[in-house]
Amino acid sequence: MLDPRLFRTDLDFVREQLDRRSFAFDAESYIELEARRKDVQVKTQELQNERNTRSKAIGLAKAKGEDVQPLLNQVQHLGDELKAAETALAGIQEEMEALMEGIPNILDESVPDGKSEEFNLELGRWGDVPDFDFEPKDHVDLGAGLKGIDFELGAKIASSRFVVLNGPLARLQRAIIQLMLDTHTAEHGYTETYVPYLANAASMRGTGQLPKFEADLFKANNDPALYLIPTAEVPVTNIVRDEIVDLKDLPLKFVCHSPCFRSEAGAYGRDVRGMIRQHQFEKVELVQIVKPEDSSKAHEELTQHAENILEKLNLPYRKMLLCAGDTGFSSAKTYDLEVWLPGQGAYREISSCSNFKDFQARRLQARWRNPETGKPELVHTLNGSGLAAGRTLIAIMENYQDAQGRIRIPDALLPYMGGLDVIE
RNA sequence: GGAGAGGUGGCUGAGCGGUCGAAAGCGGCGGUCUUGAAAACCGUUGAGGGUUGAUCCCCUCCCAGGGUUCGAAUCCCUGCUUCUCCGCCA
Repeated sequence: MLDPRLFRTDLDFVREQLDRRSFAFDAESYIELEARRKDVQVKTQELQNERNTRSKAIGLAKAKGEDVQPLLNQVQHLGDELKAAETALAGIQEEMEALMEGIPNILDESVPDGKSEEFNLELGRWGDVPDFDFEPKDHVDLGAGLKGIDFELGAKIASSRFVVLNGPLARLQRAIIQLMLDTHTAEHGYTETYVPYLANAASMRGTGQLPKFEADLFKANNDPALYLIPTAEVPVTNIVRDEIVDLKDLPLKFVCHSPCFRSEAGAYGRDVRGMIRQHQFEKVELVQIVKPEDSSKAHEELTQHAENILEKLNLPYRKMLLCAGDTGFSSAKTYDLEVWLPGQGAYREISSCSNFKDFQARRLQARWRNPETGKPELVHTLNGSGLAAGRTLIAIMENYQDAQGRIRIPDALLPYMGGLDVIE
């Protein structure tokens, strides 16, 4: 959520910024609603003041043993009038909240213009794209040949977009997760966390999945509503919801492995082949809670932490700066890391690292106490995949394959594979 | 699942219809003392919002949502949640 004060003090700036995202902001409705809010709020508070003053007078009179009946008569009609005003105000505030919650974050200055992903900016490439002297297979064919990936079984047990991994490939995915957790905790200073895989509506609201993106979630329970987490970002970032974090504890750096569940509504027909887009996948997530002044630097570092995993695995990738139109709702700035997939002959997203600045923190009421002002102020939140484990598995299979359809285990993963160095 | 006891400011914890946004302690901040620090002592210190040029002032908040009342942290209902005991269980 954006700062409501910004809307009152510099509406033109807001309008200009939202325009970069091609977000249709209805300024007229906002102005009208804000005017009503002000009017009704002032009136309500005046009535409340009158009630308080008069009630206090009654208490005082009673204490002195005076007859309070005349005073009681004076307040008779106040109740109904006040209740009506309070109800009206609550309605307007709800309307305002709904309006504000539907507005995306303001983009960082460095984010390039552009309406869609073709306008994303490539910042650099790392690693050598493998040059095979045979026709490389994609992970689907490789997996079938190794009897380690079974999509039909996934569909039988659950539905399409689910998969069953078997034997060494299942272990390889676990090894990938282990390497990531070990690297981020031992080398990058993150604290490993284990969190619930279901989250309530307040948590989903805090990180911005609700109210706008409910269709992308799996709902696991009504009353209370519980949703399967689409990413560990949700439970982990909500650690600081409604908290005032001690300055000495900042930055908070969490790493968390979890399964992720996404309904993929609106993705019909896209990436239907293989493990690229599943309803359930494993991911290691990095989350940082930092002082506002530190978030840009933290964003660069966090992205580098994800890159380090790709480099340890010797997987060729490129780093993209997402353009205005491709940057997510809550994010001010996002880097995507795209890994080379020989089976597709293309770079595909394997990590997305975002700086949300105070956008999530405002909804979360996640704050720190600024010693300079003595006041609680909003923190900045960031997160990034470090990395998506399922897609890492695919990338390793496709980049480390040989002509016989075997998969060599990357050196960095050997300690986790129990002596296995080739999957065949 | 059954029984009981709680949920109050950054933290601990008192208040249990009316000058209570809330005692006390801890912590934080400022000061006295000190070469400096500690200790001691004194002072100060909740959050959000409205209005304002800025102060003043006003409103809301004692888990959440309803209700009773002129007036609710305090009484009533519902829900959530924590702890203890019993049962069940990976």
